[in-house]
Amino acid sequence: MITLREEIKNLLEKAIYKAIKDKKLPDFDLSEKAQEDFWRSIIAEHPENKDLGDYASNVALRLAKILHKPSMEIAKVIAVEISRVKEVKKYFAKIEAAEPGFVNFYLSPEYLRKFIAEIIKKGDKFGDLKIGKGEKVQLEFISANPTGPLTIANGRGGFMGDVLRNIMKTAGYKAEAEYFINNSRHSNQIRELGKTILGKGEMYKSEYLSERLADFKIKFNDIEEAGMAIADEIVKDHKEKIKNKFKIKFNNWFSEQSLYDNDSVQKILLELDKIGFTYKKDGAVWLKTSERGDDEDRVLVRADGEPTYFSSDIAYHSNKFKRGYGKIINFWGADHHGHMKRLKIAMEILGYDSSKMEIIIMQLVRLIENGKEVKMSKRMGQYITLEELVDEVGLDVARFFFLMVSADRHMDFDMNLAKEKSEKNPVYYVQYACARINSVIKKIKRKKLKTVIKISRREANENLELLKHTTELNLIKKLLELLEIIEDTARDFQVQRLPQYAIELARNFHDFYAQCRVISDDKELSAARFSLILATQTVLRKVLGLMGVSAPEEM
RNA sequence: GCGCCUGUAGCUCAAUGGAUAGAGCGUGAGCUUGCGGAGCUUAAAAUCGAGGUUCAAUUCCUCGCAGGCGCACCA
Repeated sequence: MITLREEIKNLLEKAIYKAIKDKKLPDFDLSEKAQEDFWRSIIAEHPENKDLGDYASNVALRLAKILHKPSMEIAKVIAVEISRVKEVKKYFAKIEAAEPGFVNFYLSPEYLRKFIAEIIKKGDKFGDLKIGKGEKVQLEFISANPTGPLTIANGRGGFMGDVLRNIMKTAGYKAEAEYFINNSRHSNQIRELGKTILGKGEMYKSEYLSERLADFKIKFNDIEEAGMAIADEIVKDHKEKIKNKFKIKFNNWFSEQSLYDNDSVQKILLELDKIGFTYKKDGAVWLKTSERGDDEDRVLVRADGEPTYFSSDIAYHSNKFKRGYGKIINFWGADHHGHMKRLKIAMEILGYDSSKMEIIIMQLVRLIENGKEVKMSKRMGQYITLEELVDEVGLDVARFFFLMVSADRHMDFDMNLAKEKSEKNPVYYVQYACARINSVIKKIKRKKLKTVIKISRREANENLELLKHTTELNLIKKLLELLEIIEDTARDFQVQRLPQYAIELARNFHDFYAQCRVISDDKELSAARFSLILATQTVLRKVLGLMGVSAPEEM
């Protein structure tokens, strides 16, 4: 399924070359590369002002310099020329030039109406694209340290990762979610965890840890064994919450320790040594990352003989590359950003294409209540856990709120608004649209308005022509936009587009609902509007489904 | 000190280099003998500052100012 934006670009290209051939526009001479860049810079977007059309293209503005002609003149020629292309009538009622040189496209109502039947027919498959072409992509997220409860920062990455995986799948990628379990017995954190348990340290002392510990009858003598056993227990707890409480799906759980058990780490260290990128200093083994632009070299093996986290991360990521993913997407907290450069350098040293690796850095989250930051948890005496937050505001709200904000922005989670179970809360605003639609559908079915249902099922759907109210057409346009939302998000990973879109869609629906009655004496019109709300329901469910937010039938 | 991220309406956030910068909350004014008023309409209200690139800058570049994060033989 090709989006209309792409179609517009194709039509523009066709029209422009035709115009050049007919000498209505001067010819231009660009290298193949320059032409490619040129077409990439051409956009077909939705103008903010609806009077300016449904799509607008900047093509004439871009051509002005190349053709040495005023952009408005070019726009006029293109508008005339493109209107003559045969397929154009299928989509547009009008195409015209506008100052300072935009080409504006107005969708035809017929084209819009046809989509209603298509949406209903496709059902939850509507929105599925093929742009991924089945390419394998991997997303790794959360990967929390098994030393304490899952945090709200884990939640931000977890929900974003989960949703991006859904989107990549819908866009036609073969997307897998993986969780990296930080359970290496060689790590300091496992030792510190063991020490904490045995009362020989208190780095990870917490209410949470005491709770896990209560389940253990045996006494540990060995620090490492104690650390490993409790880490396992914590991982189990994380897994269970992730699956059942936060509804985040993973395809694989990858154990860090397994990289030691099968000698992957040792092999990587040997390989790096063989390439000549390591050296010994002060009893430690170093990787010459500074030769590839890092500020300094990094330690691979500590003086005590234990490999660092950097080593196992190199082993882990080269393992990912060997599995043949076209894209390797990682969600990391802002406190890890320093690690990004050296990991990419290490991958390059090993000969992998580090541009396939996308690391999304998430800035920190603060909880704000009554204008103040809430830091302390009532129960745990430490930071508020993700579980507490979800218990407090509900999963739908938690997911929606985390998704609303772009990853690279510091996020203030508004507890007051989140806890507001009313029209004030944007989540309920969207869900209310679902409930309203469901209520009307139920009413139509209960009243046995069989004629309405029957008419709405007609293949020809000539009754859809009755949909001509502005709010009806605007709603259809918004339904269509889902395809672009999915396409864009699969390309740039900006998942905040989804909640934004869901709000806009709900708004268009509520607007329609306030203006147009679905059930009326006019059976034909009722049937047409019935089709429209069925299509709206499909799209609402789809977008909420992608976000992992429920679409309630009643509230 | 160095590196990364961020400064948009009173608050929380949007805005693939485009035309009049959008939402929600809050504030003001309205709308219903009918499908769920948890709705709709409407008003006031914003790009941190100074330069630069561009036909066009919230967006790109430089320099300030402010906030967050990082700068381990921790993970």
